[in-house]
Amino acid sequence: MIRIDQRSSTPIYQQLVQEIKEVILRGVLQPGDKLPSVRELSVQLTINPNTVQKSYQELERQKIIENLRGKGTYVSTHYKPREDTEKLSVLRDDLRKVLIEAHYLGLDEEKITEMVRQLLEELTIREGDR
Amino acid sequence: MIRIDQRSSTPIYQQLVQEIKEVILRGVLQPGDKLPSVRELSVQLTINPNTVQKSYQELERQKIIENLRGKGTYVSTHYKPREDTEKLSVLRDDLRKVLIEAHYLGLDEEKITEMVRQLLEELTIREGDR
Amino acid sequence: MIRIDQRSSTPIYQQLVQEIKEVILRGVLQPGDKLPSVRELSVQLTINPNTVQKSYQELERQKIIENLRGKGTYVSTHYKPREDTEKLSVLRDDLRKVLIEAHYLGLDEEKITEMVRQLLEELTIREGDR
Amino acid sequence: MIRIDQRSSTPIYQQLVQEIKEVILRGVLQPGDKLPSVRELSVQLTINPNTVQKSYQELERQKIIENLRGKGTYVSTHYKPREDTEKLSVLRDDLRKVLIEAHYLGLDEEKITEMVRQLLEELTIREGDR
DNA sequence: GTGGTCTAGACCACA
DNA sequence: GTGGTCTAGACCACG
Repeated sequence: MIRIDQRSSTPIYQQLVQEIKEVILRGVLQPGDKLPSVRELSVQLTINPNTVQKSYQELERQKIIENLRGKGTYVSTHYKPREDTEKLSVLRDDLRKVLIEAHYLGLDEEKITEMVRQLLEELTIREGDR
Repeated sequence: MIRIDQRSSTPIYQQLVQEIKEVILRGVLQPGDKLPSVRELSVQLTINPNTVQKSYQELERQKIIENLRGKGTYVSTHYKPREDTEKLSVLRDDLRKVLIEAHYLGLDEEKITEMVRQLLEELTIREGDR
Repeated sequence: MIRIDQRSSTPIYQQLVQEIKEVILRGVLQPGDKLPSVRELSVQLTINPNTVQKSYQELERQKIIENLRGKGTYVSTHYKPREDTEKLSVLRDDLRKVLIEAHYLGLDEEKITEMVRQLLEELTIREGDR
Repeated sequence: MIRIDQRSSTPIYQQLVQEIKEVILRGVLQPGDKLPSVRELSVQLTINPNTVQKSYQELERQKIIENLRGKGTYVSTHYKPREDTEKLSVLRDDLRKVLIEAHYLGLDEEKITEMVRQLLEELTIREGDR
Protein backbone atom coordinates (compact mmCIF):
# COMPACT_ATOMS: atom_id res chain seq x y z
CA MET A 1 0.00 0.00 0.00
CA ILE A 2 2.88 2.31 0.77
CA ARG A 3 6.12 2.31 -1.14
CA ILE A 4 9.40 3.88 -0.22
CA ASP A 5 12.24 4.42 -2.63
CA GLN A 6 15.42 4.00 -0.64
CA ARG A 7 17.48 5.33 -3.55
CA SER A 8 15.51 8.54 -3.95
CA SER A 9 17.19 11.76 -2.90
CA THR A 10 14.09 12.95 -1.07
CA PRO A 11 14.30 11.90 2.57
CA ILE A 12 12.48 8.73 3.49
CA TYR A 13 10.45 10.45 6.16
CA GLN A 14 9.17 12.96 3.62
CA GLN A 15 8.28 10.25 1.15
CA LEU A 16 6.34 8.56 3.89
CA VAL A 17 4.48 11.75 4.84
CA GLN A 18 3.61 12.19 1.20
CA GLU A 19 2.44 8.62 0.72
CA ILE A 20 0.25 8.66 3.79
CA LYS A 21 -1.32 11.93 2.77
CA GLU A 22 -2.14 10.42 -0.58
CA VAL A 23 -3.55 7.26 0.90
CA ILE A 24 -5.83 9.30 3.12
CA LEU A 25 -6.85 11.61 0.32
CA ARG A 26 -7.84 8.65 -1.83
CA GLY A 27 -9.91 7.32 1.02
CA VAL A 28 -7.97 4.11 1.51
CA LEU A 29 -7.55 5.29 5.07
CA GLN A 30 -10.60 7.11 6.36
CA PRO A 31 -10.97 9.52 9.27
CA GLY A 32 -10.93 7.51 12.48
CA ASP A 33 -9.01 4.61 10.98
CA LYS A 34 -5.99 3.33 12.82
CA LEU A 35 -2.60 3.64 11.23
CA PRO A 36 -0.06 0.87 11.66
CA SER A 37 2.07 1.33 14.78
CA VAL A 38 5.48 2.89 14.43
CA ARG A 39 7.21 -0.42 15.00
CA GLU A 40 4.90 -2.33 12.69
CA LEU A 41 5.34 0.06 9.80
CA SER A 42 9.08 0.26 10.32
CA VAL A 43 9.32 -3.51 10.01
CA GLN A 44 7.05 -3.60 7.01
CA LEU A 45 9.03 -0.95 5.15
CA THR A 46 12.36 -2.11 6.55
CA ILE A 47 13.26 1.34 7.75
CA ASN A 48 14.18 2.57 11.20
CA PRO A 49 11.37 3.18 13.71
CA ASN A 50 12.74 6.66 14.34
CA THR A 51 12.18 7.51 10.71
CA VAL A 52 8.55 6.41 10.84
CA GLN A 53 8.22 8.32 14.09
CA LYS A 54 9.46 11.48 12.43
CA SER A 55 6.88 11.12 9.68
CA TYR A 56 4.06 10.55 12.13
CA GLN A 57 5.06 13.57 14.15
CA GLU A 58 5.11 15.71 11.06
CA LEU A 59 1.64 14.51 10.09
CA GLU A 60 0.43 15.16 13.59
CA ARG A 61 1.78 18.69 13.46
CA GLN A 62 -0.27 19.15 10.32
CA LYS A 63 -3.34 17.83 12.18
CA ILE A 64 -3.79 15.09 9.62
CA ILE A 65 -3.35 12.27 12.09
CA GLU A 66 -3.57 12.20 15.86
CA ASN A 67 -2.16 10.13 18.62
CA LEU A 68 -4.35 8.53 21.24
CA ARG A 69 -2.17 7.98 24.24
CA GLY A 70 -0.91 4.47 24.28
CA LYS A 71 -3.64 3.30 21.93
CA GLY A 72 -2.05 4.13 18.66
CA THR A 73 -2.27 6.64 15.85
CA TYR A 74 -5.44 7.51 13.97
CA VAL A 75 -6.53 9.54 10.98
CA SER A 76 -7.97 12.79 12.33
CA THR A 77 -11.73 12.88 12.36
CA HIS A 78 -11.97 16.62 12.20
CA TYR A 79 -9.31 17.83 9.80
CA LYS A 80 -10.08 21.31 8.64
CA PRO A 81 -7.76 23.15 6.35
CA ARG A 82 -7.20 26.56 7.79
CA GLU A 83 -6.47 29.71 5.89
CA ASP A 84 -2.73 29.90 5.56
CA THR A 85 -1.67 32.52 3.09
CA GLU A 86 1.97 31.64 3.55
CA LYS A 87 1.53 27.99 2.69
CA LEU A 88 -0.65 29.02 -0.19
CA SER A 89 2.07 31.21 -1.60
CA VAL A 90 4.57 28.38 -1.21
CA LEU A 91 2.17 26.10 -3.04
CA ARG A 92 1.84 28.58 -5.85
CA ASP A 93 5.59 28.75 -6.13
CA ASP A 94 5.93 24.99 -6.23
CA LEU A 95 3.28 24.81 -8.90
CA ARG A 96 5.08 27.46 -10.92
CA LYS A 97 8.29 25.41 -10.70
CA VAL A 98 6.56 22.33 -11.99
CA LEU A 99 4.97 24.21 -14.85
CA ILE A 100 8.27 25.72 -15.89
CA GLU A 101 9.83 22.29 -15.83
CA ALA A 102 6.98 20.98 -17.93
CA HIS A 103 7.63 23.59 -20.58
CA TYR A 104 11.28 22.63 -20.73
CA LEU A 105 10.26 19.03 -21.23
CA GLY A 106 8.40 20.17 -24.29
CA LEU A 107 4.86 19.94 -22.99
CA ASP A 108 2.50 22.54 -24.35
CA GLU A 109 -0.34 24.06 -22.38
CA GLU A 110 -2.83 21.56 -23.62
CA LYS A 111 -0.79 18.59 -22.52
CA ILE A 112 -0.11 20.16 -19.16
CA THR A 113 -3.76 20.90 -18.53
CA GLU A 114 -4.63 17.37 -19.51
CA MET A 115 -2.07 15.96 -17.09
CA VAL A 116 -3.50 18.08 -14.28
CA ARG A 117 -6.99 16.91 -15.13
CA GLN A 118 -5.92 13.27 -15.09
CA LEU A 119 -4.12 13.53 -11.78
CA LEU A 120 -7.01 15.35 -10.13
CA GLU A 121 -9.30 12.57 -11.24
CA GLU A 122 -6.95 9.90 -9.92
CA LEU A 123 -6.70 11.60 -6.58
CA THR A 124 -10.37 12.03 -5.96
CA ILE A 125 -11.45 8.46 -6.38
CA ARG A 126 -12.67 7.65 -2.91
CA GLU A 127 -12.85 4.10 -1.59
CA GLY A 128 -16.48 4.66 -0.84
CA ASP A 129 -17.20 5.34 -4.48
CA ARG A 130 -16.14 1.90 -5.60
CA MET B 1 15.29 40.47 -11.87
CA ILE B 2 16.45 37.40 -10.02
CA ARG B 3 15.66 36.82 -6.40
CA ILE B 4 17.28 34.36 -4.03
CA ASP B 5 15.87 33.49 -0.63
CA GLN B 6 18.78 32.70 1.65
CA ARG B 7 16.36 31.33 4.25
CA SER B 8 14.65 28.91 1.95
CA SER B 9 15.29 25.24 2.48
CA THR B 10 15.86 24.65 -1.23
CA PRO B 11 19.53 25.01 -2.08
CA ILE B 12 20.56 28.37 -3.45
CA TYR B 13 22.05 26.88 -6.60
CA GLN B 14 18.74 25.19 -7.38
CA GLN B 15 16.81 28.37 -6.79
CA LEU B 16 19.12 30.10 -9.22
CA VAL B 17 18.69 27.39 -11.87
CA GLN B 18 14.97 27.75 -11.44
CA GLU B 19 14.99 31.53 -11.69
CA ILE B 20 17.13 31.57 -14.81
CA LYS B 21 14.91 29.01 -16.47
CA GLU B 22 11.92 31.20 -15.73
CA VAL B 23 13.60 34.32 -17.02
CA ILE B 24 14.41 32.54 -20.27
CA LEU B 25 10.95 31.07 -20.56
CA ARG B 26 9.38 34.47 -20.21
CA GLY B 27 11.67 35.78 -22.91
CA VAL B 28 13.51 38.28 -20.76
CA LEU B 29 16.61 36.48 -21.88
CA GLN B 30 16.36 35.24 -25.44
CA PRO B 31 18.37 32.58 -27.24
CA GLY B 32 21.80 34.02 -28.02
CA ASP B 33 21.69 36.57 -25.21
CA LYS B 34 24.66 36.77 -22.88
CA LEU B 35 24.25 35.88 -19.24
CA PRO B 36 26.06 37.84 -16.55
CA SER B 37 29.46 36.42 -15.65
CA VAL B 38 29.75 34.16 -12.65
CA ARG B 39 31.59 36.84 -10.72
CA GLU B 40 29.16 39.57 -11.67
CA LEU B 41 26.10 37.58 -10.69
CA SER B 42 27.64 36.38 -7.45
CA VAL B 43 28.32 39.97 -6.43
CA GLN B 44 24.89 41.12 -7.49
CA LEU B 45 23.13 38.39 -5.51
CA THR B 46 25.69 38.38 -2.68
CA ILE B 47 26.17 34.67 -2.89
CA ASN B 48 29.26 32.52 -3.26
CA PRO B 49 30.74 32.39 -6.81
CA ASN B 50 30.99 28.62 -6.46
CA THR B 51 27.25 28.54 -6.07
CA VAL B 52 26.64 30.52 -9.26
CA GLN B 53 29.14 28.31 -11.00
CA LYS B 54 27.26 25.22 -9.92
CA SER B 55 24.00 26.64 -11.26
CA TYR B 56 25.56 27.47 -14.63
CA GLN B 57 27.00 23.97 -14.87
CA GLU B 58 23.62 22.48 -14.16
CA LEU B 59 21.98 24.64 -16.81
CA GLU B 60 24.70 23.72 -19.27
CA ARG B 61 24.16 20.06 -18.57
CA GLN B 62 20.52 20.61 -19.43
CA LYS B 63 21.61 22.29 -22.68
CA ILE B 64 19.74 25.42 -21.74
CA ILE B 65 22.79 27.64 -21.75
CA GLU B 66 26.22 27.19 -23.25
CA ASN B 67 29.68 28.44 -22.49
CA LEU B 68 31.87 29.91 -25.21
CA ARG B 69 35.38 29.67 -23.91
CA GLY B 70 36.67 33.07 -22.96
CA LYS B 71 33.61 34.85 -24.31
CA GLY B 72 31.09 34.15 -21.62
CA THR B 73 27.88 32.23 -21.19
CA TYR B 74 24.91 32.43 -23.54
CA VAL B 75 21.37 31.20 -23.81
CA SER B 76 21.40 28.23 -26.17
CA THR B 77 20.13 28.98 -29.64
CA HIS B 78 19.22 25.42 -30.37
CA TYR B 79 17.48 24.11 -27.24
CA LYS B 80 15.20 21.26 -28.12
CA PRO B 81 13.29 19.36 -25.52
CA ARG B 82 13.91 15.69 -26.06
CA GLU B 83 11.68 12.82 -25.11
CA ASP B 84 12.70 11.83 -21.64
CA THR B 85 10.25 9.44 -20.10
CA GLU B 86 12.13 9.36 -16.83
CA LYS B 87 12.03 13.11 -16.36
CA LEU B 88 8.42 13.07 -17.42
CA SER B 89 7.57 10.57 -14.73
CA VAL B 90 9.42 12.66 -12.14
CA LEU B 91 7.47 15.68 -13.31
CA ARG B 92 4.22 13.82 -12.98
CA ASP B 93 5.16 12.85 -9.47
CA ASP B 94 6.04 16.41 -8.52
CA LEU B 95 2.77 17.60 -9.93
CA ARG B 96 0.92 14.96 -7.95
CA LYS B 97 2.62 16.16 -4.77
CA VAL B 98 1.57 19.72 -5.40
CA LEU B 99 -2.00 18.70 -6.10
CA ILE B 100 -2.21 16.65 -2.93
CA GLU B 101 -0.85 19.59 -0.98
CA ALA B 102 -3.43 21.81 -2.61
CA HIS B 103 -6.22 19.56 -1.44
CA TYR B 104 -4.94 19.67 2.12
CA LEU B 105 -4.89 23.44 1.95
CA GLY B 106 -8.58 23.29 1.18
CA LEU B 107 -8.48 24.12 -2.53
CA ASP B 108 -11.11 22.38 -4.61
CA GLU B 109 -10.56 21.25 -8.17
CA GLU B 110 -11.96 24.41 -9.61
CA LYS B 111 -9.60 26.64 -7.67
CA ILE B 112 -6.67 24.43 -8.54
CA THR B 113 -7.46 24.47 -12.23
CA GLU B 114 -7.84 28.22 -12.10
CA MET B 115 -4.46 28.60 -10.44
CA VAL B 116 -2.84 26.45 -13.13
CA ARG B 117 -4.49 28.51 -15.82
CA GLN B 118 -3.29 31.75 -14.28
CA LEU B 119 0.28 30.57 -13.88
CA LEU B 120 0.42 29.22 -17.41
CA GLU B 121 -0.72 32.59 -18.69
CA GLU B 122 1.85 34.42 -16.60
CA LEU B 123 4.62 32.18 -17.86
CA THR B 124 3.86 32.46 -21.54
CA ILE B 125 3.89 36.22 -21.84
CA ARG B 126 6.94 36.65 -24.03
CA GLU B 127 9.00 39.80 -24.10
CA GLY B 128 8.45 39.89 -27.82
CA ASP B 129 4.71 40.16 -27.25
CA ARG B 130 5.00 43.39 -25.41
CA MET C 1 -18.46 18.38 34.69
CA ILE C 2 -15.09 16.87 33.97
CA ARG C 3 -13.64 16.75 30.53
CA ILE C 4 -10.75 14.68 29.29
CA ASP C 5 -9.04 15.25 25.96
CA GLN C 6 -7.81 11.90 24.72
CA ARG C 7 -5.79 13.63 22.03
CA SER C 8 -3.95 15.95 24.34
CA SER C 9 -0.28 15.32 24.89
CA THR C 10 -0.61 15.67 28.65
CA PRO C 11 -1.28 12.31 30.27
CA ILE C 12 -4.89 11.55 30.98
CA TYR C 13 -4.24 10.92 34.65
CA GLN C 14 -2.70 14.36 35.00
CA GLN C 15 -5.59 15.99 33.22
CA LEU C 16 -7.91 14.30 35.64
CA VAL C 17 -5.93 15.44 38.66
CA GLN C 18 -6.07 18.92 37.26
CA GLU C 19 -9.78 18.85 36.60
CA ILE C 20 -10.63 17.54 40.04
CA LYS C 21 -8.50 20.17 41.66
CA GLU C 22 -10.35 22.81 39.72
CA VAL C 23 -13.74 21.41 40.59
CA ILE C 24 -12.83 21.47 44.27
CA LEU C 25 -11.35 24.95 44.04
CA ARG C 26 -14.54 26.27 42.52
CA GLY C 27 -16.51 24.69 45.29
CA VAL C 28 -18.49 22.30 43.12
CA LEU C 29 -17.08 19.60 45.37
CA GLN C 30 -16.74 20.77 48.96
CA PRO C 31 -14.64 19.35 51.78
CA GLY C 32 -16.31 16.16 52.99
CA ASP C 33 -18.09 15.50 49.71
CA LYS C 34 -17.82 12.05 48.21
CA LEU C 35 -16.06 11.58 44.89
CA PRO C 36 -17.39 9.11 42.37
CA SER C 37 -15.89 5.67 42.69
CA VAL C 38 -13.00 4.71 40.47
CA ARG C 39 -15.19 2.36 38.48
CA GLU C 40 -17.97 4.87 38.12
CA LEU C 41 -15.72 7.64 36.92
CA SER C 42 -13.83 5.40 34.54
CA VAL C 43 -17.08 4.39 32.89
CA GLN C 44 -18.35 7.94 32.76
CA LEU C 45 -15.18 9.24 31.13
CA THR C 46 -14.58 6.07 29.11
CA ILE C 47 -11.04 5.78 30.31
CA ASN C 48 -9.15 2.95 31.92
CA PRO C 49 -9.92 2.37 35.65
CA ASN C 50 -6.17 2.15 36.27
CA THR C 51 -5.87 5.69 35.02
CA VAL C 52 -8.55 7.00 37.40
CA GLN C 53 -6.87 5.07 40.18
CA LYS C 54 -3.57 6.73 39.42
CA SER C 55 -5.19 10.16 39.57
CA TYR C 56 -6.84 9.45 42.91
CA GLN C 57 -3.55 8.23 44.32
CA GLU C 58 -1.84 11.39 43.19
CA LEU C 59 -4.53 13.55 44.77
CA GLU C 60 -4.30 11.55 47.96
CA ARG C 61 -0.55 12.03 48.02
CA GLN C 62 -1.20 15.74 47.83
CA LYS C 63 -3.66 15.41 50.76
CA ILE C 64 -6.42 16.90 48.66
CA ILE C 65 -8.66 13.87 48.88
CA GLU C 66 -8.66 10.92 51.23
CA ASN C 67 -9.76 7.35 51.06
CA LEU C 68 -11.90 5.84 53.80
CA ARG C 69 -11.45 2.12 53.49
CA GLY C 70 -14.56 0.54 52.08
CA LYS C 71 -16.54 3.76 52.19
CA GLY C 72 -15.14 5.59 49.23
CA THR C 73 -13.07 8.65 48.49
CA TYR C 74 -13.76 12.09 49.96
CA VAL C 75 -12.54 15.63 49.61
CA SER C 76 -10.24 16.28 52.54
CA THR C 77 -11.78 18.32 55.32
CA HIS C 78 -8.49 19.50 56.64
CA TYR C 79 -6.40 20.47 53.63
CA LYS C 80 -3.79 22.98 54.59
CA PRO C 81 -1.28 24.24 52.11
CA ARG C 82 2.14 23.88 53.66
CA GLU C 83 5.19 25.91 52.92
CA ASP C 84 6.98 24.10 50.15
CA THR C 85 9.74 26.18 48.71
CA GLU C 86 10.54 23.57 46.11
CA LYS C 87 7.03 23.44 44.73
CA LEU C 88 6.91 27.18 44.85
CA SER C 89 10.01 27.43 42.74
CA VAL C 90 8.54 24.96 40.25
CA LEU C 91 5.39 27.03 40.14
CA ARG C 92 7.38 30.16 39.49
CA ASP C 93 9.14 28.41 36.64
CA ASP C 94 5.90 27.23 35.12
CA LEU C 95 4.50 30.70 35.36
CA ARG C 96 7.58 32.10 33.70
CA LYS C 97 7.15 29.63 30.83
CA VAL C 98 3.57 30.69 30.31
CA LEU C 99 4.49 34.36 30.34
CA ILE C 100 7.26 33.84 27.81
CA GLU C 101 4.85 31.96 25.61
CA ALA C 102 2.36 34.80 25.95
CA HIS C 103 4.93 37.29 24.73
CA TYR C 104 5.66 35.18 21.68
CA LEU C 105 1.95 35.07 20.93
CA GLY C 106 2.03 38.82 20.80
CA LEU C 107 0.30 39.61 24.08
CA ASP C 108 1.55 42.71 25.82
CA GLU C 109 1.77 43.08 29.58
CA GLU C 110 -1.62 44.70 29.82
CA LYS C 111 -3.37 41.85 28.03
CA ILE C 112 -1.53 39.29 30.09
CA THR C 113 -2.43 40.97 33.35
CA GLU C 114 -6.03 41.19 32.23
CA MET C 115 -6.09 37.49 31.41
CA VAL C 116 -4.70 36.65 34.83
CA ARG C 117 -7.32 38.85 36.47
CA GLN C 118 -10.13 37.18 34.54
CA LEU C 119 -8.96 33.67 35.31
CA LEU C 120 -8.54 34.44 38.99
CA GLU C 121 -12.07 35.74 39.08
CA GLU C 122 -13.40 32.68 37.30
CA LEU C 123 -11.62 30.36 39.68
CA THR C 124 -12.77 31.98 42.90
CA ILE C 125 -16.48 31.91 42.29
CA ARG C 126 -17.52 29.47 44.94
CA GLU C 127 -20.63 27.34 44.68
CA GLY C 128 -21.64 28.75 48.05
CA ASP C 129 -21.63 32.24 46.61
CA ARG C 130 -24.28 31.44 44.08
CA MET D 1 24.06 31.45 29.63
CA ILE D 2 21.91 28.42 29.06
CA ARG D 3 21.34 25.74 31.63
CA ILE D 4 19.94 22.29 31.17
CA ASP D 5 18.74 20.10 34.00
CA GLN D 6 19.53 16.53 33.01
CA ARG D 7 17.47 15.23 35.92
CA SER D 8 14.33 17.12 35.05
CA SER D 9 11.42 15.14 33.67
CA THR D 10 10.80 17.65 30.92
CA PRO D 11 12.68 16.62 27.80
CA ILE D 12 16.04 18.25 27.26
CA TYR D 13 15.09 19.53 23.84
CA GLN D 14 12.09 21.31 25.31
CA GLN D 15 14.12 22.85 28.07
CA LEU D 16 16.49 24.12 25.44
CA VAL D 17 13.69 25.58 23.33
CA GLN D 18 12.40 27.31 26.43
CA GLU D 19 15.78 28.67 27.45
CA ILE D 20 16.56 30.04 24.03
CA LYS D 21 13.19 31.72 23.82
CA GLU D 22 13.85 33.38 27.13
CA VAL D 23 17.35 34.47 26.17
CA ILE D 24 15.97 36.08 23.03
CA LEU D 25 13.09 37.70 24.86
CA ARG D 26 15.47 39.25 27.35
CA GLY D 27 17.52 40.63 24.51
CA VAL D 28 20.69 38.69 25.30
CA LEU D 29 20.40 37.40 21.77
CA GLN D 30 19.04 39.99 19.38
CA PRO D 31 17.43 39.58 15.96
CA GLY D 32 20.15 38.83 13.45
CA ASP D 33 22.54 37.42 16.04
CA LYS D 34 24.13 34.08 15.34
CA LEU D 35 23.34 31.17 17.60
CA PRO D 36 26.04 28.68 18.47
CA SER D 37 26.29 25.86 15.95
CA VAL D 38 24.57 22.59 16.72
CA ARG D 39 27.87 20.86 17.42
CA GLU D 40 29.24 23.71 19.47
CA LEU D 41 26.21 23.92 21.73
CA SER D 42 26.03 20.14 22.10
CA VAL D 43 29.60 20.10 23.36
CA GLN D 44 29.02 23.05 25.65
CA LEU D 45 25.93 21.50 27.22
CA THR D 46 27.29 17.96 26.99
CA ILE D 47 24.22 16.68 25.24
CA ASN D 48 23.83 14.91 21.95
CA PRO D 49 23.95 17.02 18.76
CA ASN D 50 20.68 15.43 17.66
CA THR D 51 19.00 16.83 20.72
CA VAL D 52 20.20 20.35 19.98
CA GLN D 53 19.16 19.84 16.40
CA LYS D 54 15.66 18.94 17.47
CA SER D 55 15.41 22.12 19.53
CA TYR D 56 16.65 24.29 16.68
CA GLN D 57 14.18 22.73 14.29
CA GLU D 58 11.34 23.36 16.68
CA LEU D 59 12.38 26.99 17.04
CA GLU D 60 12.66 27.31 13.30
CA ARG D 61 9.16 25.93 12.90
CA GLN D 62 8.01 28.67 15.23
CA LYS D 63 9.84 31.21 13.06
CA ILE D 64 11.89 32.36 16.01
CA ILE D 65 15.20 31.42 14.50
CA GLU D 66 16.21 30.72 10.92
CA ASN D 67 18.84 28.76 9.18
CA LEU D 68 21.08 30.32 6.57
CA ARG D 69 22.28 27.49 4.40
CA GLY D 70 25.66 26.37 5.52
CA LYS D 71 26.30 29.62 7.34
CA GLY D 72 24.67 28.84 10.61
CA THR D 73 21.55 29.63 12.59
CA TYR D 74 20.35 33.13 13.38
CA VAL D 75 17.68 34.85 15.43
CA SER D 76 14.90 35.84 13.01
CA THR D 77 14.94 39.48 12.07
CA HIS D 78 11.28 39.64 11.25
CA TYR D 79 9.44 37.60 13.84
CA LYS D 80 5.81 38.51 13.89
CA PRO D 81 3.39 36.77 16.18
CA ARG D 82 0.42 35.77 14.13
CA GLU D 83 -3.12 35.44 15.31
CA ASP D 84 -3.49 31.88 16.48
CA THR D 85 -6.68 31.38 18.42
CA GLU D 86 -5.82 27.78 19.07
CA LYS D 87 -2.48 28.51 20.67
CA LEU D 88 -4.11 31.30 22.61
CA SER D 89 -6.66 28.93 24.07
CA VAL D 90 -3.91 26.50 25.01
CA LEU D 91 -2.06 29.34 26.69
CA ARG D 92 -5.13 30.28 28.65
CA ASP D 93 -5.48 26.70 29.77
CA ASP D 94 -1.87 26.52 30.86
CA LEU D 95 -2.26 29.73 32.76
CA ARG D 96 -5.37 28.39 34.47
CA LYS D 97 -3.45 25.30 35.53
CA VAL D 98 -0.71 27.39 37.08
CA LEU D 99 -3.19 29.56 38.92
CA ILE D 100 -4.99 26.56 40.34
CA GLU D 101 -1.68 25.15 41.47
CA ALA D 102 -0.86 28.46 43.09
CA HIS D 103 -4.04 28.38 45.09
CA TYR D 104 -3.24 24.91 46.35
CA LEU D 105 0.16 26.15 47.44
CA GLY D 106 -1.65 28.66 49.59
CA LEU D 107 -1.00 31.79 47.55
CA ASP D 108 -3.79 34.32 47.63
CA GLU D 109 -4.69 36.53 44.73
CA GLU D 110 -2.51 39.33 45.88
CA LYS D 111 0.59 37.20 46.07
CA ILE D 112 -0.15 35.65 42.68
CA THR D 113 -0.62 39.02 41.04
CA GLU D 114 2.60 40.21 42.59
CA MET D 115 4.47 37.19 41.28
CA VAL D 116 3.16 37.82 37.79
CA ARG D 117 4.19 41.45 38.01
CA GLN D 118 7.69 40.52 39.11
CA LEU D 119 8.18 37.95 36.39
CA LEU D 120 6.92 40.30 33.71
CA GLU D 121 9.40 42.89 34.84
CA GLU D 122 12.24 40.38 34.83
CA LEU D 123 11.40 39.26 31.35
CA THR D 124 11.25 42.66 29.76
CA ILE D 125 14.65 43.91 30.74
CA ARG D 126 16.34 44.27 27.41
CA GLU D 127 20.11 44.18 27.03
CA GLY D 128 19.94 47.49 25.24
CA ASP D 129 18.37 49.08 28.31
CA ARG D 130 21.36 48.41 30.47
C1' DG E 1 32.31 23.86 8.89
C1' DT E 2 27.18 23.95 8.72
C1' DG E 3 22.90 21.55 9.32
C1' DG E 4 19.92 17.31 7.55
C1' DT E 5 19.11 12.50 7.56
C1' DC E 6 19.31 7.88 8.99
C1' DT E 7 20.39 3.72 11.77
C1' DA E 8 20.85 0.99 15.87
C1' DG E 9 19.80 0.42 20.18
C1' DA E 10 18.25 1.75 24.69
C1' DC E 11 15.13 3.42 28.34
C1' DC E 12 10.81 5.29 29.91
C1' DA E 13 5.86 6.84 30.68
C1' DC E 14 1.35 5.74 29.62
C1' DA E 15 -2.82 2.97 29.21
C1' DG F 1 1.97 -2.69 23.26
C1' DT F 2 2.05 2.28 22.20
C1' DG F 3 4.67 6.36 21.23
C1' DG F 4 8.46 9.78 23.19
C1' DT F 5 13.16 10.70 24.14
C1' DC F 6 17.97 10.28 23.97
C1' DT F 7 22.65 8.70 22.61
C1' DA F 8 26.29 7.34 19.51
C1' DG F 9 27.92 7.30 15.34
C1' DA F 10 27.76 7.70 10.41
C1' DC F 11 27.08 9.80 5.82
C1' DC F 12 25.79 13.54 2.88
C1' DA F 13 24.65 18.13 0.56
C1' DC F 14 25.65 22.74 0.72
C1' DG F 15 28.49 26.86 0.56
